[in-house]
Amino acid sequence: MNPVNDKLLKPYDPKATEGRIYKIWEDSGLFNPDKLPKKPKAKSYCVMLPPPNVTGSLHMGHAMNATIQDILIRKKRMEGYKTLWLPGTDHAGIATQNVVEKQLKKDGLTRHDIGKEKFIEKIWEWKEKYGDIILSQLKKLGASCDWSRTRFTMDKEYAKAVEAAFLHYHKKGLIYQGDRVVNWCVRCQTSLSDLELEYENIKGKLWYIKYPLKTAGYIIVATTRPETMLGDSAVAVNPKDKRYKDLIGKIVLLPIINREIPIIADKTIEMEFGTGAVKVTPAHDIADFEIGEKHKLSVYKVINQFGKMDLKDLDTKCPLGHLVSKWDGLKTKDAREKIIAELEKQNLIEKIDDYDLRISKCYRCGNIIEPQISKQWFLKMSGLAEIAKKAVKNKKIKFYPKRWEKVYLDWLDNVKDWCVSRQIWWGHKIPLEGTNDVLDTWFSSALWPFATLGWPDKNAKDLKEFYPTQTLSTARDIINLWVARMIFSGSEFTGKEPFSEIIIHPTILTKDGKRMSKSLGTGIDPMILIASHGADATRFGLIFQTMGGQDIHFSEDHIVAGKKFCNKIWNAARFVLERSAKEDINKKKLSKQDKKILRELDKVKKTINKNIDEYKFGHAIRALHEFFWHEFCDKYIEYAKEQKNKNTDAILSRVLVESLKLLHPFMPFITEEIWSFVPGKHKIGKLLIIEKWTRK
RNA sequence: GGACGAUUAGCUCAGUUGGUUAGAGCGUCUCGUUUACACCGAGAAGGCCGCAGGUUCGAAUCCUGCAUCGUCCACCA
Repeated sequence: MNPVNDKLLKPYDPKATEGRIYKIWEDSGLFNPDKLPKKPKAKSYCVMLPPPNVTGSLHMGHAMNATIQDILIRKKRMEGYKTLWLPGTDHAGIATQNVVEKQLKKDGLTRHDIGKEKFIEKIWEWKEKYGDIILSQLKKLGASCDWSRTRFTMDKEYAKAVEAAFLHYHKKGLIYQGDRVVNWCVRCQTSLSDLELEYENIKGKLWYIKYPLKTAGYIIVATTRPETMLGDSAVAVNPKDKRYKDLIGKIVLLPIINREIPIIADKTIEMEFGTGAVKVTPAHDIADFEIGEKHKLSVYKVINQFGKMDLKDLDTKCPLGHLVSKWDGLKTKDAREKIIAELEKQNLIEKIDDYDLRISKCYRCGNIIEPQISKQWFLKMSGLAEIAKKAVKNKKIKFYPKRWEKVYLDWLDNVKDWCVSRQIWWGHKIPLEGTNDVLDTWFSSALWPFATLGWPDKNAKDLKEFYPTQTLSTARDIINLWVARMIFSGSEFTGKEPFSEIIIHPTILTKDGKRMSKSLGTGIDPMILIASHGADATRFGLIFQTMGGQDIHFSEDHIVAGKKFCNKIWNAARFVLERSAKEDINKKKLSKQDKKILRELDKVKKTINKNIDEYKFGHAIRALHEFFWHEFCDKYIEYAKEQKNKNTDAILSRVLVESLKLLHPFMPFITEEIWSFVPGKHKIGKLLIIEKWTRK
């Protein structure tokens, strides 16, 4: 028995290996580009980790995304690039605030009870305690990030960048304040952008209500929200609608309170919906607000920021307003009942239909959105959107797979001004006098690729060295929320696109195609997979399924296959190292089988390089698996058992060494561990992590 | 209402510009404990490649239509 072999116990045990190896890497400092072996002409290669929320824990999507980035970084590091994979976390405004609010609630407190200052203090405490959990999970996965450069979107330096960015826009005249109807969460007490909404289909009703004309007769409008009718400013019809042609310009008396409102024509009205006549409530509906602006309608706010009826002013504003003052302060749901009852009493309900409608909900707390008119800060988007579109149209930035370009461009084609203010407490304060608002979390995330490298200091060392970055890998649901905004921000502030290639990785679903969700109990915790099969096996299984398609119906079977593969690699290594060759391959004495395995090795090298370059990770790992298991183990090693000569041993060593290098980006722990047993003559340094990668 | 994607073995999926008997992993079955590995080896079964047309000497692959499932977008109130 070879003494080396005594240490390579069977089977492979990831638990005894991974923690130890990770520590060796960290101690070596090689995750830090400044500590890599100096190479005079080394190019830089930089990947920015999409900063996970401090509230988060690692889910399957993170695990896959991190593995993809780690593969890229590890390969480039071995190729001699000066590689930086910069990690960090996002302060995640609303999400984090909500988590800490929930914690307070356990003690029977709200954030208002303890006040703003104290509350923010609490959040910082929470962040210090739990905020880095997700980063430590990434370490378990093997992520080779430069932890010495870890950033947080609210650390001091980052705050400077955010302020500089906002003031830049402001100075340029792109920031303005306006009263607009925004998506308002009555629980979080803040505005939300369209991208921060979730939708739910519910069974509702469609009420057909008679609005009496001032002269005689009536017009019937259909609505799903009768409680907003007290705020109506008009009834709108399509100008092409023959049914109502003669009524345009006439006055109707708003039921119950008798406010006089006009019938107007607007081409956005669908003739097919309901009766073709629609009530217009500018204060509580985004579309109605726009119609209201166009037609210069009055705005009557009848629901307050807490989602309760606000009817105090109505008695001064309309003839019978005093009749509804008794409903002031009611929840909208209760007000609806009162209003319907009153309308029925007055015989103004034509009919009630069942109706499937879609309601908007807050993406963080799930409460129903109550559109509200309020004063907000906006960033003008038209010019910035053009910049973002150009970057992709001019091929400065490419999407993989390409089809996501359309999603991106379509959104930018129709983008509205960005409401950047939020009324929560946790976030970057808007750097202007007289505002207590904070910025949308995504305003700061948009600066990630350069704010983390030292911007706004244009001479910052890291910024000069690593910006623009190369590859961004992320999930498809933040293409608009985040990616688009990074692109125009990067171009606006640095004059350069922040990255050149974007990988949109597949979404991981359950085996039967359902969304993985913690609350539904359909999620799988990657940490559990790592604990039971090992990080390498988990990475293998994930990447094995990453074929570039749209969704992955996740199957743990592939992780199990990864575990078996680890064992295969381990045992093949035991066999080869036992016969470890002392001499080089004699090329003149190659048998048919020798030639074949060397040919296959060259072939698989080319395939792996090509596949990784094209971001076809699943194809790469499948090719490696096929080569190592079937070509090398099943055929060549079996053949070698019969051929006890030095040349065969030399070839065994050569193929093992090359395979370990090729496998390393995908399965870093086991390959590094085996590497420590490989005789020195095959090595440049000690660690596989910086061993020379060969393309041919 | 638009857009995009998917549909291939029991399950999860490959199949590059159309070219012999359509592949992998897992599962199933048979045989095998020869000192790398039973987390293994040898072998086998199992597919009208969603449906219907079309182009072609030839189609899982290209075209048209349909069906089913999924995702995203949209101010049908």
